[in-house]
Amino acid sequence: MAHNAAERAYEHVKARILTGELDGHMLSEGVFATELGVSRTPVREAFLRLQVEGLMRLYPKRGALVVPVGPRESREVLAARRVVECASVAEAIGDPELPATLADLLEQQRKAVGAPRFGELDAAFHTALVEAAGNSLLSGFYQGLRDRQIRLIATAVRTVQERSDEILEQHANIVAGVREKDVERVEALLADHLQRVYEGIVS
Amino acid sequence: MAHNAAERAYEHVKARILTGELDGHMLSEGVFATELGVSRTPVREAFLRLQVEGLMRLYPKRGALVVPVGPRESREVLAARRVVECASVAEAIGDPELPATLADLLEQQRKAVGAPRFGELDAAFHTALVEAAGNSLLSGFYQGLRDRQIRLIATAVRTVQERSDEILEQHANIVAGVREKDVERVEALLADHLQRVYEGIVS
DNA sequence: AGTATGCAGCTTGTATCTATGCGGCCCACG
DNA sequence: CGTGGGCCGCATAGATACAAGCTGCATACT
Repeated sequence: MAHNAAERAYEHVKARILTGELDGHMLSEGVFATELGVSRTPVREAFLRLQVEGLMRLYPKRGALVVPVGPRESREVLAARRVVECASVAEAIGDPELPATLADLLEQQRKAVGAPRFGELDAAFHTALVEAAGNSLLSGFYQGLRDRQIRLIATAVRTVQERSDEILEQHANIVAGVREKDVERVEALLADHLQRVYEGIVS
Repeated sequence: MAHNAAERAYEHVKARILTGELDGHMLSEGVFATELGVSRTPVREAFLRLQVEGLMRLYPKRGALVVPVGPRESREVLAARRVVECASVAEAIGDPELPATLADLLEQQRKAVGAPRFGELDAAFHTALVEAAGNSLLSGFYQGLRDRQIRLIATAVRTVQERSDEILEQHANIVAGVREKDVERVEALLADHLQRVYEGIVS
């Protein structure tokens, strides 16, 4: 992608964190520096960015803690996603392209049941909703929420796979609601959908 | 406050940017470094954080551009604030402390008409609404929105001063609505309030 | 045996140094 | 007089060197 050292370090460390394998661990700049074959400076930048995003907490002179995710974070991500997605759909309900876009993504997702791409397509479906509102601030915030959700799913390993049918059905209902431009119904469907997904995570 | 060099550099640069005086300018690390009497490294960290927050754009090997605010950003800030504040008030409407807190802030704001603190208290009022929802993710996002709004107000210099009465009246209405726990009315009042403030900015 | 003290290793914070890329300027040439 | 190519200086990217702090353990003293 962008092949400067800082960006690579950022992607690398973030990817490792999102898998959840590092939760609660203390990381050091030097370790990643040698691991990537770069000096400490780019790794340092990566750590700083990750701290701003709230994935790490930097303790001066001691190390970098990967903040563990707790039930509180689950609740907050859920609530924030509901807020952003409902607001976006209300804003974008008039978009004539939207139903087709969503239906297309839903179709792709149907074909991807069981594949690793299923999760990505799920994300794409929800992201498309938010992007349709055309607010880059909300989109950016939402992207951060998705990242956090990836961690949540990764920690509660059991998941989406066995619920594909349920998810697909709910997505289909949402598409139908969008097509009919029934904002209230779509918002209710979204809230319910998110709620169920999170119940799957915490259990 | 936190007297490490990076933090100081961050606060310093951010403050300068929020005044609006640097919009569209190209900044260099070295200038700020000598200005603050520190090396370039802490300034570099500050620039990175500011880029993550979207206030600057870093052009490799050329410099750091303070992204100018446009009408698009105004619209997006307005919309995002409406989304977050309305959602927060709906969440927090049951909080028995909330009406008192808001009334208190409103009272302080009344006393501060004409003072520079007026703007801060305005921010405090709205922030209190959001904090009451108890979602740290939304609160953090909202903080960024407030920062952006400070820039907007700073660029469109004429402002709040001559509209204090209007603002106070609208805040009072909001407090009344919160007291009565009438979510829909409060949301409408908020949307209207924000809309008017926004119109004051672009004019 | 229990506690205090000092040392060793590791980590971050900050400064400095080198390499590289980019842009502007000047001069030569058409 | 206009245009194009080459040179110079400036600004960043990244590496490394150095300083200072924290932790934990081992050892010595009470």
